[in-house]
Amino acid sequence: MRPTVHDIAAAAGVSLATVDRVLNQRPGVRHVTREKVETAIRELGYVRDVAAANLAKGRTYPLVFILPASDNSFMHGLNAEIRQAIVRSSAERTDIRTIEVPAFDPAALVSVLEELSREKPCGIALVATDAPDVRAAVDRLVRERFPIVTLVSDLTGSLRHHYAGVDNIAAGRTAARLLGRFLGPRKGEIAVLAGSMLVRDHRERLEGFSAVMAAEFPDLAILPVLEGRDDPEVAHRLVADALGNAGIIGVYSLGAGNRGLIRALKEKAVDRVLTVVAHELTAHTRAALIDNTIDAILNQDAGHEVRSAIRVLKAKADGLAVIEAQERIRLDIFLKDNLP
Amino acid sequence: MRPTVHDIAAAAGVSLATVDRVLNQRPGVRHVTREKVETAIRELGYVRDVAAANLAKGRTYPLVFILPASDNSFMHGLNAEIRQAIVRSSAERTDIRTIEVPAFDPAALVSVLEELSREKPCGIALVATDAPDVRAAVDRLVRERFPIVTLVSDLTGSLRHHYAGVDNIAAGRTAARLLGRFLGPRKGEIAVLAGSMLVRDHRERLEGFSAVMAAEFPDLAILPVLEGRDDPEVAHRLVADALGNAGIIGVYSLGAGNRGLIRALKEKAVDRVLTVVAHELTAHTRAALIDNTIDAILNQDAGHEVRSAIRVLKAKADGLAVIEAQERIRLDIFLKDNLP
DNA sequence: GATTTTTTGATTTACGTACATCAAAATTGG
DNA sequence: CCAATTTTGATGTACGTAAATCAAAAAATC
Repeated sequence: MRPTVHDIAAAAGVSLATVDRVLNQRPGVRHVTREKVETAIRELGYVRDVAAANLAKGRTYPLVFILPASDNSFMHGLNAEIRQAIVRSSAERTDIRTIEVPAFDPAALVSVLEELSREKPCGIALVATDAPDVRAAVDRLVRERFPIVTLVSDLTGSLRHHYAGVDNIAAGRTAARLLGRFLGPRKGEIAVLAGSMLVRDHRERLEGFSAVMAAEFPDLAILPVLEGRDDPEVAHRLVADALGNAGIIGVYSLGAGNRGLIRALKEKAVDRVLTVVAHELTAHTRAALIDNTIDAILNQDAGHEVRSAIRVLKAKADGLAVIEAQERIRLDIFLKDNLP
Repeated sequence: MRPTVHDIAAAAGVSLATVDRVLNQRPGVRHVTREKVETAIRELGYVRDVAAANLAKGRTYPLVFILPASDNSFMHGLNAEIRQAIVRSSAERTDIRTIEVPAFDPAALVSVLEELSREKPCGIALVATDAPDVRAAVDRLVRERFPIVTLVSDLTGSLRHHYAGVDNIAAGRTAARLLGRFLGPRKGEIAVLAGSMLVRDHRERLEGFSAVMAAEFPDLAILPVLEGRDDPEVAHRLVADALGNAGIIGVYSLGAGNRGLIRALKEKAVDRVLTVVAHELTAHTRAALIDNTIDAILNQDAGHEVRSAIRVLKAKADGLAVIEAQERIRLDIFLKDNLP
């Protein structure tokens, strides 16, 4: 049986009340006494029974998710997963609220973060916009002891406790190798469709993609990036235009708006063999993978990201360790054969 | 606030004791009264606070993992993950025991299962050997209300509650497509190295692999399967021999013993360009992926499988729902760019 | 050494559930 | 209608922790 507070009290030769004072850092304990208790805790290997403690405290975990107001399938999926988590709230003792902020607007994000500092949630998950102000605001909150995890898009160099998202440089590199290997010895040009080069994850995917292409597939030339702003209509126009170039033999779509991409491919590339790698598994990309319009899909599982963020925030709020391997968000590679 | 037993008692117009009798299916409640209580439970949406209940009961979850005594890196990894889970036992209220049985020995497995029926663990996870006797034994335990999940290797057609492992047919299909696409228009022969065709997962991988190869890559011919018995030495000899055949341009290793495969490749294929897809990420296959001896690794994450099995068994023991998407074990595809 | 202040102990209630006991009420059988 | 039986209620204790109160003891101050 694991030791309880009673065991510590006995071992340290103090009363329950004193143990409680130490455990919950309440004042009125002499230094020597505190040390006696801490020694007993260490020696008996006591760990607080979180379930019992939460029951006694009537504790809930008020969590805030800050999301950009972007209208694309990935963000819709993310929202849906958060709603699922809200459904599970009562069983998990969480109390989840989402805040929408304008996309790509560091100032708006910063002001929300500053408000939260007053509201005192016990954890914050945010889809970070990469800007110095945001980094500063996050660091400030971390110093005020708020658990913070970045979601989907990281804030490198900040003090955030954890990042629940994929390694986008690795994703770009993987896309490059898939395209390069699928194309084999062929020479030609590769079109890259992104949402916006202002978004960190897209920049990183491109960075990884370009690096591997340059180093390992010199016969493939990357064309200037098409910025489709994650909008299917824009993406459609850009890709349709680009496909006028007969030298294009491959496409890497690293952002959203794949509906437009797929439409353009079906209209313009019926007679050509294009190799296409795209991001994010949606109903559209799935269908395109199955009908061979797309050759591979790279995906991050929004459900895993949300559940992981919640687990990590709760653990940090309780000062507990997380299982690192469990919280690593994997880059899923889907071919038509291993679709879920 | 979520409703408590008190709320139900009040709503149903009965006493706490009666609610308790209903909730814990104790005798001595008239049919009409039981229905009143059940209605109140439904209407208030009451769900038992599992944490509080476990605290009151002093409940632990005695779980048994039945593993084959196979000496390969995957099974070692699986064992290590179970040991990790045992370390977390006290926090998770689990009490995990592993039983080793001789590999590929249905009778031994059956006799262990029969013993367990007397021991009354609250859940059983087993790496199934695919045999009618095993299926019958599992079905019997399920009928006796033991939660049972298969791990790594499934027992299709049985009544097991859940399978914590990858879809091996999909894995084989995926391997075929990767090999086929990587090889492009080349014609040639593919060597397949398996552990044993007596193991269901290996059979299924081969089945998926052959299907896709036949249907979509007619220029690639699959050579007769080499059975390396998951032994590096045997694998080494078989592959070294096979590589005498100059027509081989690709290798699919669907079992263990990859250390021998890699050694053979490095000795015999220095002058040739072979495309190789292997299963299971280990220190050896990882190194081989990085130095380009292997082109892609398919993997199942043993840690996820173990944690998932535990979550599912606990949920079944409590009669709770599981989050399906969370418990789906994914086939990881690793290229050298997305290694963890 | 007396007084004030700080530290510690003892005790109680609570969280939501499980489980046991005993008495009271309702139902059933004859 | 009475007795036997079944059903229900009332109540208490327990699980491991949190949090509060008040008294007692110890330490610090003058």
